[in-house]
Amino acid sequence: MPRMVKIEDVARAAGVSVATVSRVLNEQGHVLPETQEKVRKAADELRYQPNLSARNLRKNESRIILILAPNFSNPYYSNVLAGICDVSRNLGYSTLIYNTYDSNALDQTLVTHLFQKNRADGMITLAINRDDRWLTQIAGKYPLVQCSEYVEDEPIPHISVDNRSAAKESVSMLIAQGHRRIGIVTSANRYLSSANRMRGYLDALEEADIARDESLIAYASADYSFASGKQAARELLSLPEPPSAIFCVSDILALGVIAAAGKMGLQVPWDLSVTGFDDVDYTTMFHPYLTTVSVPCYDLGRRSMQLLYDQIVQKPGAEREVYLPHKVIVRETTAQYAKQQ
Amino acid sequence: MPRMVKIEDVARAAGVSVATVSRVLNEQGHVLPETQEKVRKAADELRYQPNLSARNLRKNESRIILILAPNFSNPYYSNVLAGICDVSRNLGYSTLIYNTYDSNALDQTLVTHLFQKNRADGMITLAINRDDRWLTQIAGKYPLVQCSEYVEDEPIPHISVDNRSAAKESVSMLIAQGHRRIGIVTSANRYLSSANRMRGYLDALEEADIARDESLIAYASADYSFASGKQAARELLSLPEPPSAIFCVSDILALGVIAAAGKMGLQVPWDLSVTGFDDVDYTTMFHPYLTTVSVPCYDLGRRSMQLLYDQIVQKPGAEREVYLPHKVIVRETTAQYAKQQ
DNA sequence: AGCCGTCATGTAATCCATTACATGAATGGC
DNA sequence: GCCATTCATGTAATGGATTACATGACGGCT
Repeated sequence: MPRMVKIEDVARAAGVSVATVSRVLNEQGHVLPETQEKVRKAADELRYQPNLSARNLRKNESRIILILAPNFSNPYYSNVLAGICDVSRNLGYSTLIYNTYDSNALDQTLVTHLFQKNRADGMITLAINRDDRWLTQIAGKYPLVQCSEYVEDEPIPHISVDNRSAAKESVSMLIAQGHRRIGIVTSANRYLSSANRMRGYLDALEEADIARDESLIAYASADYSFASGKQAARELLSLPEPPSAIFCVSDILALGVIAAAGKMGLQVPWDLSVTGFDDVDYTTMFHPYLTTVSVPCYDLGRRSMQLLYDQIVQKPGAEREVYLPHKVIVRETTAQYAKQQ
Repeated sequence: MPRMVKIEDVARAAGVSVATVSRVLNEQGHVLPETQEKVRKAADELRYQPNLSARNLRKNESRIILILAPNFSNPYYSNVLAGICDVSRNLGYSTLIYNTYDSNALDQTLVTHLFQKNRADGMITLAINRDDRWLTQIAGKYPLVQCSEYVEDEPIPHISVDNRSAAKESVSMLIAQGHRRIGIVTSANRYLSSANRMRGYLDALEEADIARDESLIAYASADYSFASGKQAARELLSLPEPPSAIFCVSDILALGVIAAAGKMGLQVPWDLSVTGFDDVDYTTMFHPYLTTVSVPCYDLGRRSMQLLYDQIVQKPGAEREVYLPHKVIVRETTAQYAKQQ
């Protein structure tokens, strides 16, 4: 580790005091242009980099944003992450990623601890459970934004898409195609997005006067895994009266459903229509291309960081509840319902 | 932001000096058990968390590891990342992710700057170009580990798989299946892995006395994109004498190749064998399941962090060059070559 | 001329944990 | 019984940047 140049070195080289150097480099004015010139030249030549620990200690900030993410392998989260990182870099913040694996392991003590330990200036959660009401305590003390998932009915800033409407549109589209027995593969987690997508599904059925049928509701594992999507589909498709269409709350689940259908000799979309949710990259990497709901992950990430920044700098009138537009994208896994003769 | 408890508060509450508190909490001995007891009790009750900026300033460390990653959407990188994060957390380090997008934008000045700006204790690069020799300068000054990609012929610690052998095995397998015209879709980047996979491809041809044919070598874009895999495949398959098998240097490229083949009316594996590289999740999400080379991404991540830690604490005899085992996995995209009559 | 205000710059306090050094007590060897 | 050593603990210096306050110069006003 090479010896670090400190502000004192710059001051000596420029023939001024440390205060002046600091003022120049932090652009606080009250310094003669020619003095500024000297200081900048000295700082450049010595390749001076301020010691962040010292600065943060003094200013009582860290310029670090903590991101609570459940896993990186899901392309949904990696896109959000990219959005956050891009904006935070522009704003001069570093992003520290804390892998939560299972969001059930989070609690108030742990999150408080993370905040204090890392002296983070703010936090973005990517996967909070909808009943984690303790988060309100945290949000009262530290800047926080919930991205994608958020705690229901609590006034904590969050950003997401309108999952309920999106799901309803998606299922209504299936109904318009003539489907009446429509199954849902949802996830056995406590995310609000899952709950709202389920609500949207029920909304659509109700609007079309289709009675709710518990047997058409299947639960995949909490992590949206491909394998659990297959398993859930097997249950639905083994029903005496199987569905002609299945709405899935995530793309990976939908892929699992398609795989299971194939194994059972069903052709998608001819024998079964399937829709996904999120529109991750690989929905168009192989046929049939997936009909799904596109969610602007990258933008969700960007906007969360902007919202968080507004909170950190206490911008007056900062938004606390943002919904970005979604879009149902009809591709190749859905088709008109054709009753077999 | 609530007022922070500082060491002085703990000292007062425990009726000792700050030095004693520090000694107890840092387990440096020379403190009576009963005094330790008092201090720990006070610290617990006040929920004392040391101020990291202050500690780091004093100890001249940061407990932060910088990770240079090109993009998160590639599942290869997200798995490596997960491995790094898991180990670093256990060792008490935070991981700071710097998105490099394009590894060509990296240079000595930028990397030095990143080190100094973030006061990182060490760095792991995920995608350095094989000719970025300036990295040697950096490695002389700061702890550094190159994961997956590394600079060729420079003595900088690195960890990866033996790409050349893996590629050779993979192509030899195709040859054993009777293929003689074997194309390669590689990437137009400057990564050593691409170069070595190409070398392995050539090794296998040479061993089987198959002449090298430049027209069978196609370059996809630098980022391994699905679309560029399709484009490269179109070139190869439009040849007067097209290949009967294509070796791809990444799974996504292979998916692109399969898509392009399908569009041109070719059935994989009957009309064309395809192999990938990495074995990312979605190789078995739809049929045909991809024949590929499995690379232990997660373990590569884990071991990089361990190697880096050894360097940081200056463990004597720390390894500087590690290769983890790979495995050719034959699935459904490859088949015996059957010359059409 | 005398006073005040503004501006450029400097001096020194501050942020908080760590740790070198200092102190005083206790123990052990002779 | 005395000196040396070890041990428990305290006091104060330290790390580097920021910034409140101090200083001195200069210009303008009455």
